[in-house]
Amino acid sequence: MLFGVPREKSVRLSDVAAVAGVSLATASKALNGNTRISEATRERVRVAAERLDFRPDALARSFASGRSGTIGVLTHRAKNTFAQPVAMGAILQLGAQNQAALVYDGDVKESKAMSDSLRELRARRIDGLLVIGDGHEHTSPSLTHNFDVPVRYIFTASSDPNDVLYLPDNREAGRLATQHLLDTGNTRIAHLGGPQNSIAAERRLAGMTDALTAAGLEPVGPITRSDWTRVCGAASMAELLQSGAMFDAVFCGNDHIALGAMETCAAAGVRIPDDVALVGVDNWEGTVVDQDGSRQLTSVDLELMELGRLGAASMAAADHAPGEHFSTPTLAIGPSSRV
Amino acid sequence: MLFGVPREKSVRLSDVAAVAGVSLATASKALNGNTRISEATRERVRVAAERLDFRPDALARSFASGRSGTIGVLTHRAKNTFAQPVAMGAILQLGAQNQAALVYDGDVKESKAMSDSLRELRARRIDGLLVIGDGHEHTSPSLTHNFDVPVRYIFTASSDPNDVLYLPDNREAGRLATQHLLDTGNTRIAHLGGPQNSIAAERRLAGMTDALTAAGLEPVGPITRSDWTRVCGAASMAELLQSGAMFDAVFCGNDHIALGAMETCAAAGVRIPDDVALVGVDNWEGTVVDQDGSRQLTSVDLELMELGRLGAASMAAADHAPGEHFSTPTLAIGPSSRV
DNA sequence: CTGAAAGCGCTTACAG
DNA sequence: CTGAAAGCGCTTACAG
Repeated sequence: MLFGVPREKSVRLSDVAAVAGVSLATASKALNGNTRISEATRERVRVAAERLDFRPDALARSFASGRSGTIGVLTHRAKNTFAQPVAMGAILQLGAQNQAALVYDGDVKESKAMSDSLRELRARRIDGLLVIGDGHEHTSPSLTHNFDVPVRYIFTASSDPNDVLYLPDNREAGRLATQHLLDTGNTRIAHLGGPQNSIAAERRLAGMTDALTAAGLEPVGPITRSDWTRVCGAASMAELLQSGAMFDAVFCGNDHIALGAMETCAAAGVRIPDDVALVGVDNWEGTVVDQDGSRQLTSVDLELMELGRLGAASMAAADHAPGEHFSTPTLAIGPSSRV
Repeated sequence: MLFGVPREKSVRLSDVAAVAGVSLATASKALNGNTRISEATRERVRVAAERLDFRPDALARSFASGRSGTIGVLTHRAKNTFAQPVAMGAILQLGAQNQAALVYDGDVKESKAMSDSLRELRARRIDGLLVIGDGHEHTSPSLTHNFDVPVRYIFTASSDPNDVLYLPDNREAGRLATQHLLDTGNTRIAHLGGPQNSIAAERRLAGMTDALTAAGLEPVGPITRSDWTRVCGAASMAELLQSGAMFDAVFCGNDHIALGAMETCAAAGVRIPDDVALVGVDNWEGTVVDQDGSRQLTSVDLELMELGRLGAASMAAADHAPGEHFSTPTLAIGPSSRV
């Protein structure tokens, strides 16, 4: 009984009402604070509740009010590297709001299973729905009109432009990375980009351009394209070196590309950060931190847990603005850039 | 309305009863299957329910039955590298069982906050409790006696030997790694161990001994100790080489140690796996997979997601055996061992 | 095997 | 501002 939680039958609201000398209805209103109740009465009820250590039975309350205290969570592939922290952040935030999470993992596009899940969620009378994808390239079918409770789309696009989306701020990530390079004295900045058709890659580049433009500059050298891998990053850097462009820094589309670039630089005798400064994106522990625990790269963190957290928190707040909302990226400075 | 979920007011059990021509009570029993009901009646009710697409209101059901369909989850530090997949596995399994998860993250030892969380969980009338830690070295205070619903301890020890624990099978991990080395033709196997006082390290070594003993062998060379880092792993390997022991394989306490050992081998001109085969433990993506996506190490996977899944599933099953239960480690073969 | 009735513990119009 | 009463939609003894 370490935490002293008593196991006796719990106090009911009627007990509180009796002690406070008011009716059940009044006690309920006093505690829930919404209706007009004299401050004196309210206080009397509060004191009684406190003294009896009253905790309203959540089941009864839910049944009577129609609010379940449960949020439905539809994850696309919650196990995925990037989706997992987003989902975790959301679920932890729900807990902090005293909301339970009913999580169905699956392919949001398999309409059979999906349809079943939706039925179950309605039967559960969820207070809200979180649709969590595994990146901005992923589009979820809009479920908003299937529910009369708030629906949020996190780490995914949706098929309906009026939906409320929570996404990592890739543009700001690009801006932040580039601004850091500018702030540390670089003026000739190149870019090793992600895939041509990737929204994330486009936005990171757009953010870079934002920062450069504000400084009256332009990207240096060819904007290379690659999938997000180290091997391609190495090739991209080789291409950049070969182009003959003069540059003192490179904003890399992600950390893998940056690591590939480092390899090419090492082979070419280009010193980092003395000759060329490098910044990546993702700040993924396994990628960016060496096995001895030392950081090997400056990287922008998209704050994915925070992203999930924000999306979940937005159900409680009355923030219904449609469109895109962002978590704020942060900069993690390592030895690949000057200070 | 992509998934065709109707928004009209839902069918109640009384509607089903009316259609089936039975009483409300009979309809309830027929659907819930527990009481003695004639098969004919049961079928009639089923058909009616099916036809009306009846879904019982979970809130009413909970209120009437006292079962919330919600499981409390107390995580120690759910963000931690190893704790996260365990928690995620558990939560996904709960969802698959149609159980919501009310997750409170915090320090299980801060009795103030803990006491609050426990109150809330009781008020919620949870059907069970999952206490999730961040490793076997972590001990949770036993909460079992604070609840009259099942409590499971996952990825943590507990202060009460009668509790039900779900843990990674470190001993089997050691056995599996060693057996793999034996199976691929090695006979002189050394060990680079984790910290002296670590339960995980002890058990991995015990498992190694199991396998060797079964083969009529003994560990070769000094059993080195280190924290789990790459730097220490490198030092341990140096110590092993210097000892003059003749060995053809090394079971490393974890992947970091194995990677450190690889460095030392490379520097000493020892070829892997030709001269020495290496196996690690953890199979952590960021550690064991190179940034180009290629695996660089043979490693035992402790199956942490599966661990969480098993713990959560055990609430549904009537498996109340006290003591330790395990997830089964698997072997992921890479280029550091022969095939 | 079946049904009438009580009851789970709150919230919420409604009347005063 | 306060209270009596209905009601949320099921489940579960209990009686038949």
